[in-house]
Amino acid sequence: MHAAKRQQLEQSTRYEPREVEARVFDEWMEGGYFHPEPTGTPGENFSVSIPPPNVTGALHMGHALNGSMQDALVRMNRMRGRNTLWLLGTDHASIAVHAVLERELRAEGVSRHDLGRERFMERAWAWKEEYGSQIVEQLKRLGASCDYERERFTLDPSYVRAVHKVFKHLYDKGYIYRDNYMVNWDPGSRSVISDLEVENREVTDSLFSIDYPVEGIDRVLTVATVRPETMLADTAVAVNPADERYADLVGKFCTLPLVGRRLPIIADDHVDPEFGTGALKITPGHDVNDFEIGRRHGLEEISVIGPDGRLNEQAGEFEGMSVAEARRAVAARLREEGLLRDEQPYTHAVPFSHRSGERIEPLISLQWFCRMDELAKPAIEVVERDEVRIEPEQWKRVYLEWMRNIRPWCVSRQLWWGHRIPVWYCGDCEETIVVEEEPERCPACEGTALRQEEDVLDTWFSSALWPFATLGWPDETPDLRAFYPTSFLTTARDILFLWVARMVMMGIEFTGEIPFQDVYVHSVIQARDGRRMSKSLGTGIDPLEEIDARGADALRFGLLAMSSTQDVRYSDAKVEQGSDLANKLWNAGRLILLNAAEVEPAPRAARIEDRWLLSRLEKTIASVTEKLEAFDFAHAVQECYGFVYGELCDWYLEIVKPRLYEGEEDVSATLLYALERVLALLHPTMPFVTEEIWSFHPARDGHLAVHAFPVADEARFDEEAEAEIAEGIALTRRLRAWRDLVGVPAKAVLPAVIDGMAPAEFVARLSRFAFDGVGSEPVASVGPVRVLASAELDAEAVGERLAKRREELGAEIQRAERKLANEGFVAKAPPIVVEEERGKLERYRAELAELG
RNA sequence: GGGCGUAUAGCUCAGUUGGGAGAGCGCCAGCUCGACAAGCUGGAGGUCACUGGUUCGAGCCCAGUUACGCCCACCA
Repeated sequence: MHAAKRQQLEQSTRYEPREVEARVFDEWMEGGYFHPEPTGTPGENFSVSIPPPNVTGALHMGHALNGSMQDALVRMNRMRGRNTLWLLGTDHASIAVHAVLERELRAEGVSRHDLGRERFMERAWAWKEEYGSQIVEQLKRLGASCDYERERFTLDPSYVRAVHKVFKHLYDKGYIYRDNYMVNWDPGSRSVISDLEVENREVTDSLFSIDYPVEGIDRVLTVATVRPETMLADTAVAVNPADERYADLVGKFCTLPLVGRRLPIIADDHVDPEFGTGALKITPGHDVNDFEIGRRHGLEEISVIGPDGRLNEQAGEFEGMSVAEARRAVAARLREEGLLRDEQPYTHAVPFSHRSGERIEPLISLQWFCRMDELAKPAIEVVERDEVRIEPEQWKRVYLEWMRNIRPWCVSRQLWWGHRIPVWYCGDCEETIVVEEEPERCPACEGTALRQEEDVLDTWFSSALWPFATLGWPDETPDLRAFYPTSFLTTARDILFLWVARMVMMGIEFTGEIPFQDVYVHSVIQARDGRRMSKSLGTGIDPLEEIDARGADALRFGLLAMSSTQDVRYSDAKVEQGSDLANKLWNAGRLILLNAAEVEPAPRAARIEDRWLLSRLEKTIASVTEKLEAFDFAHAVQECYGFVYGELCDWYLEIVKPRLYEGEEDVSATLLYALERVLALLHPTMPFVTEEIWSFHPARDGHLAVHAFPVADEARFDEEAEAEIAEGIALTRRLRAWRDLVGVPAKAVLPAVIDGMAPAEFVARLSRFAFDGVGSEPVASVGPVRVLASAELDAEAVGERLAKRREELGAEIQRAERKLANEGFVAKAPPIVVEEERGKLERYRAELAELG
């Protein structure tokens, strides 16, 4: 090591992530390690497509967790020598961008419609160029080893081609169609949204009971509704066909109050005779159920609420009111007329827009839909056959359940930022033209009066193509040939349907192959108090702040350690554990690198503790590797922690320090070897600190990022050495505990003798005993050790300790005797278990006898 | 309405096929031991939500109860 480097290492008694991370990341980028050439086959290669974050997004804990998981597996496979691509990109996030920009516009006092489509789009692109890539920069802070030279965006020109081709294909197959249908209208974004973007919330409304007079006779039908304003669009009243109370009224008419419309009284099974009066007002234009009933009975569909969430010209005196205003006004008018029979508080589930947070207005609208049943079939089969493995298992069932009941997907959105639907309408012959590229003339009539569809596609329509569209599809590109299908996908469960399921369907339909082999559904990190982490609640924790405070490795370790199959609260302690581990590694590295003799790293098993360390190391490598491959990140990183702290540092380094300081070559070689393997093993989860320590290692011949990942060497597994050292460790612990209990000064070296075989050399040193028998009478026994009287020992304390131990042993003996006296246990338990119990009893008895 | 999940130490969480309850943090006590005070050593702390059952033996299996969380769903 150069003198300057040596001095740097000597002086840095703490690991400083801030100083290291930016520099190390630049080195990786300069090395070009994250940018693979498109060679090899998907089977040989390893590839992952990042779940594309929204361009509106900033890195949040979900990204940080997901990124830590992906990077761990990506780095591990890259180190294994596989040609590895982690494809990076962002999603155009139609609605989210609209929300951001329209807020800006509102502040300027204009709407997007004032601005016009073209200028709005210019503005959106400018916004995207300025802010859209901030999250990419933030991923670098995390250490994500994405291919930053292959960044994709879901509105790239090549991506647009892919979307058009897919749309046309699905249209030609008859899956995509245009229809007037009941949709979820989001007054907030002024667009339709899909079922999956609707969330139901419990709301307490009033349940109004309204009298509808029956025509021609002196009776009323009392209907119950939480939405009296929609009565203006009623076109029938329905009762259950089996309901005898109303059997004579079916076929008659009643008069719609305030409006005067004649409403047929119809019978339909949907009506629950138990609910309210058993009579249901039917509003096909503004209620999903009523829409279905209306279509069954051929009822007129009237709309009184417009896309702006206000009542329209059909609403008469209520025109122009908001829905809430109209509700109050209609109720007031009914009260005046004496038709409002009752009003009760009523709690029920109400749909809200997941995007804008506003209450969904169900209304009938002309939209583009895609039927999914045929696409779902093969996507169900590949999951049933585990060609696509969804883990943990429960999510496989959730996926299948949803897919088996899949419904048409409303794919059009009344927005501008997005993929404009590739449909043109001919103004001359009214033909609908669906083509991949803008036509100049109508293919039917040669007319040129072509008008493109105004709507754009649901953002998730393009996201569904992500794994292959990013690799150049529909062209047969080298990237596609080398990296598709991808290896795995990690995701939070909230986009299992929105995104994952659709990628499987589209992947199979358009490439004939599954898009990925494994889907790992990870847990959600909640806020410290157990609430959801969310910007709007103010409960979010900023990963960048955590990285600033404790380092990227610490955050990565912490998140992986926290993650599990169930949701978990954010734990500062786990992140701290990560920074502790980074610091521990750094200092263990310093100890080894500054003191080892100049030798080639090699697993020299010169002494039994060396055999022990190598055995433990190789077993740890085997176990951690297995866990990483099984997506069990939490146990993998905690096992690394346990090995580094519990075995390497607490014991091995302490045991071999004298040999190391003497410059012994065997231990130097072994330590350098072990350090190299530990650094490589930990690099996928803690890339920065490991790379930094590696830069001081004498065997370094390049970056750790592309160093070989260790393969467990089973020939080093050594049960004999493990047993012997474990015994020495256990004895050391007992001696230390005994010293502490009887209050021996920490520095005092106690005289003692050993019965039987001498324990390992380190026991005396690390427990500060002198087993040389120089001293007077034995005063206490600790296992095989007879402690001799000395000035440092307090006779009374020793006596108390002995009494306590006798008591403990007595209890243990009783427990064991009781168990062995149980005939059932002796007869039915496996013999080995019974034998173990007998062995324990013997040992306890022996120790008690020894104590006298 | 249907489905899924979770209740274990003060806190956050582990606990493989049923065989003496674990980790990290926190707490208490003691340590400037030639890497690390972001350190080292030792310790205290648990009726495994509740009730029943199966078993020689249950945190783990079965039935039920309670509480909390999530997903799906067209009862006004």
